[in-house]
Amino acid sequence: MSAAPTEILIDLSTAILRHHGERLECRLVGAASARQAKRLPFGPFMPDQHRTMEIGLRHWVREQVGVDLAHVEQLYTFADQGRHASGEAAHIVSVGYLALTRTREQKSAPSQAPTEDGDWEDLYAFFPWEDWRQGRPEVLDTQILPGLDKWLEKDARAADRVRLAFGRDGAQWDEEFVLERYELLYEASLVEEALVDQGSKGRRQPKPDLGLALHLDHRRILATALGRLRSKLKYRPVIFDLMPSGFTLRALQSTTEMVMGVNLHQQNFRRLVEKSGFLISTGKTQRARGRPAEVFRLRHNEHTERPLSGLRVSAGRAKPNAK
Amino acid sequence: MSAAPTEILIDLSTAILRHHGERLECRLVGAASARQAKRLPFGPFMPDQHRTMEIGLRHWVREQVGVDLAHVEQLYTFADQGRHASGEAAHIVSVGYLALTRTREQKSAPSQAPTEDGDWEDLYAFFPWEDWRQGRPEVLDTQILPGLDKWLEKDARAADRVRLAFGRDGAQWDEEFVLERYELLYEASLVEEALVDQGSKGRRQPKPDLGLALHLDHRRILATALGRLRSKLKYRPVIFDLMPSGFTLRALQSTTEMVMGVNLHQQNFRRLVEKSGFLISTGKTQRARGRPAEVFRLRHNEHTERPLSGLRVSAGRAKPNAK
DNA sequence: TCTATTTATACTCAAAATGAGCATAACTGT
DNA sequence: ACAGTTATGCTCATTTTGAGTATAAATAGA
Repeated sequence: MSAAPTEILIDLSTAILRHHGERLECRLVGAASARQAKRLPFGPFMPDQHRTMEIGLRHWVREQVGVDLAHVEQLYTFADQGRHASGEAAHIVSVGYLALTRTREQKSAPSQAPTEDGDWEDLYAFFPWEDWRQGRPEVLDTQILPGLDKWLEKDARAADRVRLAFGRDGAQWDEEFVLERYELLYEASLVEEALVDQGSKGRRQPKPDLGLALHLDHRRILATALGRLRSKLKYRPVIFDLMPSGFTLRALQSTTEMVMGVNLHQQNFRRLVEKSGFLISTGKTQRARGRPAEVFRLRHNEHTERPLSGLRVSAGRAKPNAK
Repeated sequence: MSAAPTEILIDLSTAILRHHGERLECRLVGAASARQAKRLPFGPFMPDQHRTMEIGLRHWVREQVGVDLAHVEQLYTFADQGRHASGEAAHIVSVGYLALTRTREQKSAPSQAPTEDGDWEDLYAFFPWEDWRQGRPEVLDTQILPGLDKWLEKDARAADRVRLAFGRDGAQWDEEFVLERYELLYEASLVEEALVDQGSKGRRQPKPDLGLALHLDHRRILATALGRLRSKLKYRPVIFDLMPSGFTLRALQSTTEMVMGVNLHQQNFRRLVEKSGFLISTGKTQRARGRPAEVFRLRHNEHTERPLSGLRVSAGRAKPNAK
């Protein structure tokens, strides 16, 4: 019932997301050498120094990144062989976390100013096929589906998984299936990490346009994070952990759209949010181009969160394909 | 950035649930000695023998339990100090899993026959306060809320968490907050495991009626499992992984009620299920006392799962308090 | 055999939520 | 003043939900 165990190291890796300007961004570290893939902030779990993993995680984040985390949530524990460099003596298990940070209050216009506060990358740079805000991403039909079909020719067992994940043959595109889609692309060797893990350097070229690669399985963790966030938005008010203390409804909607990767119907979104009772007006307004917008803030927790539900967001019609 | 790590062992523990007769049951093992708490099926993760943790888990389940698992899902990775016997040399991290098994086809009546196929315990024996099928559980008002209030007297910081988790002061009882409730009871030292972990043997007596205790943090894993299952039911068709191949709508509803811990409106449940398109009639009927019921089966996966949604179950009015 | 009881299934109806638009208000820049 | 832009208000048809009433098809017992 028991055997001599291989030494195990636990790695804590965190997908830290923020909303900045018009982008949903992820914090990266590393990649000192030119051609090396970047990585999520991470560090080993040291049980003799950190009472819980979350404490350990906050330690590493503080040390490497220095941002305030508004929401922290454990995602998944990955322990697959073959997803880690095999040179290591110990077996590495990685525990992935999702963390959200509030945007700092923007003084006036959503500046494109290159605030050099660390290495933040557009989340959709890693998953171009997940952003439907400008309509159905072209890469799906030019690269992904053909690539998957070619893969299915050799072994059609995954055909149904592909159908469900990518919404073919009458199946719906489900924006929550971020991980399932990434895993299929990995299995079909369409993303760079798969080729790296196979050690087949140079044998096949990674497809272009299939997103930036990350260190080890960090992109998988990021996919899990996005899927979880999209899912959670619908039943828990986590979106507010991406917002600054005061914000307009339009800003809230933009952030929601960034996360969900779809456009929403503005008037209905407003109705939804108002009805939820989460927000309270600050009386102030924010002016930019058109009519000034009312600035809201989250109602104090003392009395909020009656139903604690999220925003039952559903995709309106996508804006006419911006082409 | 790196330090000599304490040795870490990973423990895989699985909450295996089934629906049997009129109960939702959980499989237990161990407790060879009389006064010792039982435990979930478990075993160490051995990375040199099991490629993934799920493979390891299936290995231990096969060895200890011997049931077919219809659904397996990782729940959470717990690594808190103090939740494990501190006599151990290594630090133990436990990865909790939820697994569902299908009820074997019942030939005729839902027999109360004592089929001795292992140690299956009523899930609500561990969480009596979670079962609202006969109305609001009395233990809430006789034991739990008074106990929590006494605890809050010393330190009121958790007052709002209690309010939300237990649905007081206008807050709704949310059936998904199983873990939050258990954690609060643990923090308030109202469940036996808290006293064991504090090592304060005999100092305070564990409250009666607050459910059976389990080994180490296994009851916490079980709470996570129930919460996750309740949540998942609403957006993914997992309930069918508890059902035999053919079943009546009433049986499906009963199972759903067991999981959710509330009663549902029969006619509306039928409407919901029929509309979902998951089921297809077998043409057969099952007869018991009243009018015979149509027997359904899950539609073949090939064409099902269009929206892949769950059963947007919501509690109807509880049956008049069965007293 | 008749009848009460039990369970399954079919329909109805009002209230609430949703999806899609039109209309108007309140700004900016020229 | 006017065009352009964005926020906000309101309507309306449709769908979904919650809660009943009504009916069908069996069993068990007198």
